[in-house]
Amino acid sequence: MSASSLLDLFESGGGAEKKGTYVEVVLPLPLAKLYTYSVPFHLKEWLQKGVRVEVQLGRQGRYAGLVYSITEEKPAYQTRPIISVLDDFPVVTEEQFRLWEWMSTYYLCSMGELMAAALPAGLKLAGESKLLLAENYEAKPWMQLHQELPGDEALVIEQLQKKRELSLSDIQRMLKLKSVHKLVKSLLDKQLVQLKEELQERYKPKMEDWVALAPPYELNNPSSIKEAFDVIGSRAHKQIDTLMAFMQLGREQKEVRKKELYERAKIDSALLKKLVDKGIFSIYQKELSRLDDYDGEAEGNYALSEQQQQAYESCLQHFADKKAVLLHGVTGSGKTQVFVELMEHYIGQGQQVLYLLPEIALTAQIVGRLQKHFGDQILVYHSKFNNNERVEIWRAVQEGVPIILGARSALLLPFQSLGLILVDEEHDPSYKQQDPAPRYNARDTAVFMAHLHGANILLGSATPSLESYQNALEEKYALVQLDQRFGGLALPKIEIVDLGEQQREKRMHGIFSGHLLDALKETLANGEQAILFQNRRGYAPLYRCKSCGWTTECKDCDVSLTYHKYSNNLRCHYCGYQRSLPKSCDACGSHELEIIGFGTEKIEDELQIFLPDARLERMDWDTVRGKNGHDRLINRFADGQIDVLIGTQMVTKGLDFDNVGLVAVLSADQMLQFPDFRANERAFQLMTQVAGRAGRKKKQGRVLIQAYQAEHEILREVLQHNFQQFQQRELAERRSFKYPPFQRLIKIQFKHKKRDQLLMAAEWGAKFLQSRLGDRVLGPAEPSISRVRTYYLMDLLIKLGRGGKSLRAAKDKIRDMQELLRQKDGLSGLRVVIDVDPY
DNA sequence: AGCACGCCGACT
DNA sequence: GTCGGCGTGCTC
Repeated sequence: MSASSLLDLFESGGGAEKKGTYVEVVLPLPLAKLYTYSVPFHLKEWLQKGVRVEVQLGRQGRYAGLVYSITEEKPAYQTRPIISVLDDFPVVTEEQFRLWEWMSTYYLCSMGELMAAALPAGLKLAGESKLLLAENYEAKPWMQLHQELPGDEALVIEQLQKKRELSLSDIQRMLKLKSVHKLVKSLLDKQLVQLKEELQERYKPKMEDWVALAPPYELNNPSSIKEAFDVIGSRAHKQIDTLMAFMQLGREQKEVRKKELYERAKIDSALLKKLVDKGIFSIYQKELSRLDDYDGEAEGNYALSEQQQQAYESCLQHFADKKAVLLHGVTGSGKTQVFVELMEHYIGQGQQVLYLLPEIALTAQIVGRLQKHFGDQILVYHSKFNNNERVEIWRAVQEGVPIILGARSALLLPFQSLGLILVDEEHDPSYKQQDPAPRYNARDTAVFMAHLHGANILLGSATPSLESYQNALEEKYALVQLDQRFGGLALPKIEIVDLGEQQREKRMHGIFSGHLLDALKETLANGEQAILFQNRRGYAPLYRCKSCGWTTECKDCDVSLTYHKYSNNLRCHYCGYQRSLPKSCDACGSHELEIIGFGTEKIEDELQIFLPDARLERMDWDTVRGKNGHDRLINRFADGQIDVLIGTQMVTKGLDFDNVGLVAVLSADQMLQFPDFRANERAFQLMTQVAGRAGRKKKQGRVLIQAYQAEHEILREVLQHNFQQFQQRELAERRSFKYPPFQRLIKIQFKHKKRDQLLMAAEWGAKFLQSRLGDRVLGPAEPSISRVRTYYLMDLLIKLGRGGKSLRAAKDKIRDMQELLRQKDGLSGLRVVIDVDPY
């Protein structure tokens, strides 16, 4: 008997179904469509939209799929039955489905990709989960098992006692069951077993010991207390003291931490154990959320400045009209305090608040500050949390936790009663997801989401994106401004250092101008700190032959390798390829190779020569790897353990230090030369943001920007803190060159390992679209980096007016093109990546 | 994501 | 001459 006929036997349990029930299921995979499964009669009553069902896909893949719709319509193809229903209640809300639908249409991605991005892995349970005995399970004899448990369950436990682990299919085979999920769920509920997936994540909720009076003793019952003292006896002074200390603590707070009792009564675990043994106390454990962990002093609400108060009130006014608000507040103007006030307002009305920040700005600093105000009303969500934590957060949001502070993906959580979304640093490019689909922009999606929930939305930034600013100019958004720094502090004083001039005057010391070195020395002499910004990591971006100009390139990508001194090798920043240094030039054999340019590593290295006593640290992707690397570095800087912090973009985001006297941009030219229509905007934002790190709280800070193009208009605008002029000039340029925010862009990237095939596909695709969309289709063009990770690349750019009609039409054509390319022979191995509103 | 089917190198 | 490398396509 063939394998397929075996499968058929297994599948068609119900015989000839006439009018069965079917479900369309979303699977967490990049599948273009929803898959339809049949529903066995006995599972019908458990079905509802949004619950997960266990289904088989392909030969043996098991997935938790999401029920998207329930229909009577029998599809044309043979269906498989769902195996079980996994939830009693929907895990995904109606609003989430609507959001996914919108995102999949707008960003041209599949529902499955959204599901994969949204659901924490713990809710996706795919593949072969292994079952283990629970950690605290104690082996029991066979007889006892069979008395305590139903036959099947006892059998499984018995096997587990022998074999340590069983896969779900092992169990299925062993018991000849169709579905093992019910059985597994029951065993999990009884806490006899655990799934191995969770074990691998190694997540253990933090537990903390608490102390309570053991029954029958009660704190508020004097006679029972007296009894307790009698039990202790009059000679055990230390124990009497302990009970008294406990009563004192019990009056101050609802519950008593073991740790606190130790401190208050000056006892240790031995003594407490005596009291537990006597039946006076009992110990219980409570899960300690990361966020409760914070034990700082409570901070009173400090009053808003007059300007902040006005901003707050005008936000509320605009919200009453259901308008989105763009809050443009200069660095240091105290936007966060306005946010805090607004958050209070909404949670006071029992609504949820979503506070979005770029991942990297989500530092202990800002989290801590918000915790001071909101305590455990706030939950943090970002990519560093593991599966189990994410499941916990998912559930907490479903149960209505008031505030979620999170990065991009927090948008995909199951909000129940969302009242307000805050998008902080709204200009930040990292709101746009780049690589795996869904390639969504969280800021823009948040605007739709607010609409969906009938919620309000506030976008905040010191350097608003031109998209948002244009929306404000068109009065789609209301604009609220904070143009003064909090506490009347002046904006930092910015100076441009003309590197050409410095060079002519022989005032350069390697990569540092004399100006900069003087300023650094002065700053350190004043006991202040400095931040140096260079948007390039590694030591030097080029390793070049002196005689013929040959450079080392990545074998898989079209880029030069960056020299890293620490590891003494060359690395590709696109694919991670590493190689040792070549001894000689591959092209001409010369042994004279030189390094060109500089990154953060070289700055650190060279600066130490000029400032031998200064404590320097570098902050970039190479130094903050690991879960807390970033926070650790920031804390050390905040503590004054570091004099000069040298970093990439990382140092521009969400940091707030008191003692930074000087900020310097080592080379502004690189930012200005970037081949991208957003280069100017990004340069302005980066420099303004990094300048904003200078001189907070105490006194005016100083900023030095080194550049060869010292006359560049962007530099002048940064220098003058002139956002208005920057924005006007740049918007005019965008308008005349037909770029966002006046036109929408869709980038279609073709990838193929073979260059000829790629060109063929790209040409074909371009023709196809040009014949339907005309001259709105540009290209195909080779991107500036034409090969990445062994794939050659070609880009097609579509520029569209802002009307919804042409957008939808274009997207339909793109989908058609994709479909046709898939079917075309001779083009196997082609990948097409569609990026709507690319960054 | 798995997983099976299908074409090119180092082996008995 | 084969075993197996992963590259490609499909899963309701």
